[in-house]
Amino acid sequence: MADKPTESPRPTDAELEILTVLWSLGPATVRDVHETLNRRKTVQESTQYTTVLKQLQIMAEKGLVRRNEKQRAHVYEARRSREWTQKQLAGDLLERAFGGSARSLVMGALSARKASRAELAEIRKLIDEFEKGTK
Amino acid sequence: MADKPTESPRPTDAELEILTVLWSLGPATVRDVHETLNRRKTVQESTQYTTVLKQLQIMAEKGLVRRNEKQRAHVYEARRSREWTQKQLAGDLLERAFGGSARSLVMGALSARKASRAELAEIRKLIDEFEKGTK
DNA sequence: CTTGACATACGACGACCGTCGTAGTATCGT
DNA sequence: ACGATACTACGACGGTCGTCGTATGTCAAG
Repeated sequence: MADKPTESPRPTDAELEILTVLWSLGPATVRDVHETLNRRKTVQESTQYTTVLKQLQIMAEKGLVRRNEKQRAHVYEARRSREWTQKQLAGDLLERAFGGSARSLVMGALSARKASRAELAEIRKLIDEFEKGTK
Repeated sequence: MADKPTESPRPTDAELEILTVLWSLGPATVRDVHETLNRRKTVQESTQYTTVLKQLQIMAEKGLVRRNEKQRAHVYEARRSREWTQKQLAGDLLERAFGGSARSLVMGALSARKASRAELAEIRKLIDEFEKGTK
């Protein structure tokens, strides 16, 4: 009873990559994840089946994914939604690298990747939404 | 001649913490960094002098900091500016966790930390600036 | 009943991370 | 001149990360 079941550690790089696959596939077997993962990569950086398996086993221990063993091929599912995790990661980076300044983070994001005009418009809309919430 | 001197690897958590100190202090000795670092921490998580020293030595090897050995107490300085590094980190997270969608990252940042009304206004201003650049 | 295809489990390994202790060396104050 | 003080260098250690090979189990087709 050390850690609450509500906590999830920050996923590592490789773990995040797997989570991304799970978010887009929904509940999936190791095989599914492995194939999808390697389809997104060059031959050089492709990973072995057992590597993905081990990774998912560890992620289950950490509570990053849930495992359903009803089938012979176990079915894995991300425990936290993409949005929830994104919020964690953004908040984490915000504190660690931007001194909590949301303005700086937005600045960094925009300068890192020239957003299109349409995207800027969407973001502005987003801010309007938030301002309502802060009223 | 393997890696260009212009490249800097993504700093680890501890390294980023040290960089934060260097950015606020400017060029500084190990002692300066160590003291500033521990003043920001509880007693529990305070670090030893030699830990900071070793850390800085490694960071120098990696090219994250520059070292001036003219004085007996070497003077360290961040090789990349705070803004440059923030841009890298934001861009990195943007790709790894947000599929390159700046909109999603802004969403994450804002929902992670309720920004004040004033902050929202500043961010909106920032977006206006950027829109000009995209014209 | 055997064999091949397909699963999971798990140990091991090299790399890195953060941490510290210890040794060695220069400098200063008295 | 010499002991205390202030530095740097460096090896080592326990932990995590990502990777894989191998052992083992299950099941269906022939």
